[in-house]
Amino acid sequence: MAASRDPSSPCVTFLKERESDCVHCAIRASALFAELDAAELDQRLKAIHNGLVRSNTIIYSKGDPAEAVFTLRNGVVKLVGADADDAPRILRILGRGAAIGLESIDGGTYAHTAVAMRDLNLCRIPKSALLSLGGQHPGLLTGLATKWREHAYWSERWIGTLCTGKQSTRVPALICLLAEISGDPLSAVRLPRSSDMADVLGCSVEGLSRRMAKLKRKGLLRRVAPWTYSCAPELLTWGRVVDPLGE
Amino acid sequence: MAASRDPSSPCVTFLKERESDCVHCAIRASALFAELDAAELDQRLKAIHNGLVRSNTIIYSKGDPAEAVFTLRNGVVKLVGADADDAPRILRILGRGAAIGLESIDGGTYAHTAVAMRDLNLCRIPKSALLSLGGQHPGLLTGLATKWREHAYWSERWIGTLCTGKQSTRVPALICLLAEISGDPLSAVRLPRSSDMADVLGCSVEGLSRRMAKLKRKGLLRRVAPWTYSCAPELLTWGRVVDPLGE
DNA sequence: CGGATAGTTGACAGGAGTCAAGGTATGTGG
DNA sequence: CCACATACCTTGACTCCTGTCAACTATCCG
Repeated sequence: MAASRDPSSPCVTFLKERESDCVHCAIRASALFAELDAAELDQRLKAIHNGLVRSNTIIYSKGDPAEAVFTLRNGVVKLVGADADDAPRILRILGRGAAIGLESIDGGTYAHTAVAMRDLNLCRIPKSALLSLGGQHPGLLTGLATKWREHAYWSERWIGTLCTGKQSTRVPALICLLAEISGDPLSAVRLPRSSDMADVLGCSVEGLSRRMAKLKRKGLLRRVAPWTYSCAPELLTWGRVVDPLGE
Repeated sequence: MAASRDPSSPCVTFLKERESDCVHCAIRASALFAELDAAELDQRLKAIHNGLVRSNTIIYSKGDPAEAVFTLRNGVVKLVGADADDAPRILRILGRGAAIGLESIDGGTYAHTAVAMRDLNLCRIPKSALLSLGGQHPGLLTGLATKWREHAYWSERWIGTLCTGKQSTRVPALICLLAEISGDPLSAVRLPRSSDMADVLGCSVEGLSRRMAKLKRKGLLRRVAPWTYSCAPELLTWGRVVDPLGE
């Protein structure tokens, strides 16, 4: 659970760090620089570095000075805040193409702790690069606006489906949401450790475990590999979650 | 609870409608057009109208074509979505200076239902005006970005303090949040009807009523006028909600 | 003065947290 | 390859929180 980070470094250390190749990036269409053309990118983005990060690594911690925004090329990241009792609370889960730390960039410090939930491939965009580009390129702002809109969409789905109702409806909703975020097919959804799922739902691990057990017993969820589950399509009808446990 | 709106109109009808005077608007600094100078405003914003709206009026409904964004000059508005069981769920509460419907403006239809919680004074900015201005004024986009950031901030506080834990901590947190949004002093917070508060917290009205009763019994909440309560400052230490009911 | 809507309170039942014990994985070192 | 340590997950028993149902009261209007 405890993640490792070199405390002497102002920022997470990448494994296999290298300069980014934004022009040929597979996720460019969905990333921040979608609006900039190839020539612009090639010329300006020397400051952006790309690298790998191991599962459980803290990318940044709440309160750290916000020096950079990260773009997630691959993997899944959790943003952790605290609830009223200082218990950890996962506020968002981000998948491929997400911008991480955007909400902090002009606040000075990061508003949450970002932790890798799998091995990741991400790009670090220094604050300075982002600001100087932003001043000159309205197109970048459009990209930012898109990110904010996505953010709003997810927050509301989060509140509407993950924070209300009985556990027996929220757990399946979470599984489906995770499948969607990570891009996994329903036949092989990779689930995080249960304490993470509990921190998303704001429930106890035991409670979560019981619902999962029941889903398995009913044949709606089947373990196909470590951390990987195949879930029945009836598990939820999208948009409107029915209670598959009949509780 | 059911609010009235003229179904034949494509949009909410204002009482006392008139052209807006954005240049002299008291909340301009916090509104969308903060970045535009007075001359620009005066010249371009003929399309923006200002008007009053009665408490309980539906400003727009989920699924309506998104023709306009509204800026709230005064009052409080709730955005209502539905949870997994189709029960109403209040996703956000907006106060003075807020932009309403922003998240829908390029989605075609509104993503929530917006309802006046008090008598309001608001401005209607047609989609077309917003888009044409946006194309020419990067500064407007900065204003938009600010709105999105505020949105993110509130969503996360919402999830962190209103969706987790026992009712006895969440109810006081809600009261304080409402005071902050509406700008009321703690000595005279105007609270909405209890079904609204219950829809924010995702709990039953009865449950809410019990917590309120206990707060009153403990002298932490005192009714000073209809809908208006004075709450003790110990009721919550900001940022970190302690359980004032000791439950 | 009714009639409607909103809020309150009690009794009860079911959901969910907590504590404690045992089980299963995953990884390390011999 | 096995033994062991550690973390993670599961299950049961118990208690407390919270929703539901129902009756009652308060408030607001015309």
